[in-house]
Parts: sequence; structure tokens; C-alpha cells
Amino acid sequence: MCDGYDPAKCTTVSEMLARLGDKWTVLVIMMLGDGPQRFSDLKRMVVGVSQRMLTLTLRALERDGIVERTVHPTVPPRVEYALTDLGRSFSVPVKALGGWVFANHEDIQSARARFDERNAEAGPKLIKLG
Amino acid sequence: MCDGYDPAKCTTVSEMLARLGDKWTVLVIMMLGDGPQRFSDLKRMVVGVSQRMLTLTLRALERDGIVERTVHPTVPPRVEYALTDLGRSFSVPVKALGGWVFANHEDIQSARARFDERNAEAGPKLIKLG
DNA sequence: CAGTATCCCGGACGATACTG
DNA sequence: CAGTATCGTCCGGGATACTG
Repeated sequence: MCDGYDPAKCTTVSEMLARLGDKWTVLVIMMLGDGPQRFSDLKRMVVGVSQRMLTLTLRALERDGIVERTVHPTVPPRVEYALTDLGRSFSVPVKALGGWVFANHEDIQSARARFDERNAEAGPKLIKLG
Repeated sequence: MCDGYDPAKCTTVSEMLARLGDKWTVLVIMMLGDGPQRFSDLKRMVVGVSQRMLTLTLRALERDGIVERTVHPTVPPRVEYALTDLGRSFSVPVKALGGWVFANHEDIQSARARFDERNAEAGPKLIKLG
């Protein structure tokens, strides 16, 4: 993929992957898939997210042009978040990836079971990551 | 995507995304795309990776059934890593995602530039994640 | 060669308190 | 309501040294 070799683009790929890999980004994108949502609604829908992390996640997505932030100057303030065209476009390959995991869930689980079985008796080793 | 709602599958999606989001997984998968590679060859190809992280990354991928580890009982030892069928299948949506970033690189960069421009004068704020 | 063991640091993330 | 500021914890990941 990074064969034609544009280092800048490869860096961006890593950045977007890291973004997807963080704890809340994909959930937020999914919740915005059905239309715009207010901050507090998102906070309720994305169970477990802290105010801080929701803000951070939305800011990062806004910076990348995936999400658009609209402030309605009312009292109390009303802020809506929506996917941009770029965001909706982005969600296509993201959903494809999610779909792949759904489709291959059995294979993954059985592979893990076999691995854990084989390495059952072994000592503590350094099996981390996960 | 997680609408039909199988919590176990959604958890697996998060796990695989977290895996992709870590620092070396995608690079390793790409390097194995052209065929099997020895541990030390991978270490040379994936520039900057430490022995520890390469081992950890490969172990996690092996556990998930994405990569297969073959030990040739010679002296000195020869260990080869290769993508499994599942791994090659997995790399399809992964490459699609990478391809999307390549195709939309301009849009992302300009979105970032505009965001940073708008928030130039502002104080330190809490803009992290990135 | 292909690991494993240990130490260490920075940053992701959570909890809490405060504000326009 | 929609944030921001601050503090503390945990762990991803790097550096180094050792081994079959």
C-alpha cells in the first residue's frame, strides 16, 4: 500500500489508524451515522465515555474534517455534531472492516482458543498486547 | 454495524481495531503481504521496531489467527512468519482503509490546516489526541 | 538467530471540580 | 448544556542486557 512511497501519506494512514484504534472514535462515528446529535445525547449514547474524552475525540474528528461542529447561540447552548461528506465517505471502509470482523468472528475466536490451549502449560512468558 | 447487537462480536471489533491502531501491526501485515519472512528480516524491514515489540506484535497476530509461525529446528534457529488465509482475507479491508486515506489525503490535510488556522490565536485549550 | 527479562518514561484515559 | 482545568493511574512501548 505504501509502495509508491509517499511518506507524508503513509504518516497520515498511521494517524488515521491510530485514531480508529482509540477507545471512542468508531463508536462516535457510528452514533453520528443516523444523523446529527447533540453533545449530551452523544454522551448518553456512547456509554462509558467521559466528558473529557468525548470532547477530545470530537475535536480530533473535527480537525480531520470527519465531523462538523455547529453551535446554536441559545441559552443554554446547543451544540450539534454531524458527519461531513468526508466523514460519511470514511465510514464506508470503516464499516467494511467491522463487517469483516463480524463475518469472521468464529475463526478469530477459535484461533485464540487454540493458541491459548497450546500455550496453557507454559510459564508466564511475555504474552501481553490484548 | 453493531445494531443486530451481539456484544461479543462488538468487543471483537474493538479489539481488532485497537490492534490495527497500535504502532506496528499494519506494517507487519504489509511486509508479510509478499510472502513469508524471517524474524530478523521483518525486524530489518519494519524500520524502528524493537525486538520486544516485534515479538509482541507477531504473538498477538498469531493468537488471532492472522499470522502463522513456523520453526525450522536448525542451528541457528530459523523462524518464518506468514499470513494465514484469514490474514490475507483480513488485509483486504485493511488495504481498502489505507487506500481511502491515500485517496482523501488532500481533503484531510486541508481540513487540518483550516482547523489549526481558525484556532491559531486561541489559548492553550485542551487540544490533545494527535 | 530468535527470542525473554527488567527497567523506565510519556501519554492515553478516567475522575473530579469549576465556568459562561 | 457544553465545555475546560487539574490531578492521578495505567500501560504501550523503547532501551538494554541476557540465553538456548
